[in-house]
Amino acid sequence: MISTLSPLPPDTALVWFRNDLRLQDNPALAYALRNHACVLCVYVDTIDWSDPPANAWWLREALRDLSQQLDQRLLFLRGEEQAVLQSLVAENPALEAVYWNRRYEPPLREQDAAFKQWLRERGLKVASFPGNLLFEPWEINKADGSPYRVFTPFYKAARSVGYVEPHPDASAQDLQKVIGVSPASREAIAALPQRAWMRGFADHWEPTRAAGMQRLVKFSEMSLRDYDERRHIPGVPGCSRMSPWLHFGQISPREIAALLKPLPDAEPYLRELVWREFAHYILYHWPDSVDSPMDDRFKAMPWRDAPDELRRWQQGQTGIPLVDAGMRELWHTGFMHNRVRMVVASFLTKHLMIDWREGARWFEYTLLDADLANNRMGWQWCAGSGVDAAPYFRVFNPALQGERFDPDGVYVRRWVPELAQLRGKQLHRPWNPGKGAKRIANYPSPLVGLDEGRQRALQQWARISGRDSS
DNA sequence: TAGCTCGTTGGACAA
DNA sequence: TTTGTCCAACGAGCT
Repeated sequence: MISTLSPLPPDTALVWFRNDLRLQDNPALAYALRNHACVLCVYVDTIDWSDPPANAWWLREALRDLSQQLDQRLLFLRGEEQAVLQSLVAENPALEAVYWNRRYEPPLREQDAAFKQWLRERGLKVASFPGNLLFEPWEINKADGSPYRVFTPFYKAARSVGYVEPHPDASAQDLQKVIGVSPASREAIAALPQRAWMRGFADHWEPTRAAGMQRLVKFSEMSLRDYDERRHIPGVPGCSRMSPWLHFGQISPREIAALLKPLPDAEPYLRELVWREFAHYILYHWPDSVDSPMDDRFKAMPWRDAPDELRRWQQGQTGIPLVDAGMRELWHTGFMHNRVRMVVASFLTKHLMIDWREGARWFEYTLLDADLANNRMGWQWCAGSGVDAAPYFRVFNPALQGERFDPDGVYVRRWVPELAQLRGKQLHRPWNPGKGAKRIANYPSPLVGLDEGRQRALQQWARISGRDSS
């Protein structure tokens, strides 16, 4: 049994770390340190390590980093969250309070509320704090009090509120109040199993807070000015790639906003940060949107059951260069450029007519930044069933997207080397070799003709929306 | 209340 | 090659 080194001293508060793996801008931690003699820092791991998702790799590194920042005083436990914490509370009568920063996903929100009630009934102090968003989801509403469904008005309302400053940090002296734990915790984190397919991630990422801050500062100095243009081009480093650090809360959105806000040209990037807020906002107000289309007409969409085609999409073997490049980038690096995410999602849901939830699940399995709110909103947007979604007739043409945003083929050649010999537009349309050009032998034919797939999707849309003329 | 404007990320086609 | 227009209709949000 992993435990603290000794019985807990009187007036100890427990700080429960979840998706806020940082010591800075951490209101729950700061409050506990300010108001209690001792603080026990705890993380409860719930991952199924028999088949962990990609971001389990990141989590392990982030926990090692956090533990190190705490001089190895992070108590690491495994199991069902409430059961683990309830037994910890029951075994340690010196625990007087439990604090955490809020999370907003169903069903975690309900579980947290129930746990809060359980703690109160046992006479413990308990409080939750805003730590992971710029705006609490209930703070921004329309004039009539109901929540927004469209981004632009939400964004305007958010801007008028202004970005909240980071919470003041606890002092180094206060951090001395954190209670030491048995070395077993550190060993247990280090011993978390990893999968062979994740080994390559370390070539692309360093999941520590310090590395994330370094990346952020570099981005603000080098790329912020051209962000609005270059963020669309997958072949160049125009994006900040902060999403995994944000997902695990190693760096908070308030810290990012505070750093970038004073800089010129920051608004396009900050607007993307507000998109992250909007995703959490939507999930908070419409928790069913995790699995149900927000547009009811899509409940009747006859999604195709095509496991072989789904597998080829997952493996980057669709025969569509930009789609395959994106899916391979995802598998090898745990990341995919945002524009390419839209292209592969459009291809899966429209050209292949495979259920957007299949795509969402695959992204959640393979993305290091896999975030329920962002991911589900993005997929619904691409499928056309979400709030403020793309109109049905907006079917991305992956070849055209490639020509437009990867004109030199830098991105496609990087991930689909078997096409490296093709030049110009041919690279994005290898099924249509020019005069005298050879077909590429070791690259598959397209799963579906781009025009054929588009027409099929439009026809199905006409059916479910009641405009079927046939 | 009624009316007006607008809606992250596009594509096809005609001129 | 570039530019403009249309693709449907509706509901959200504002005045």
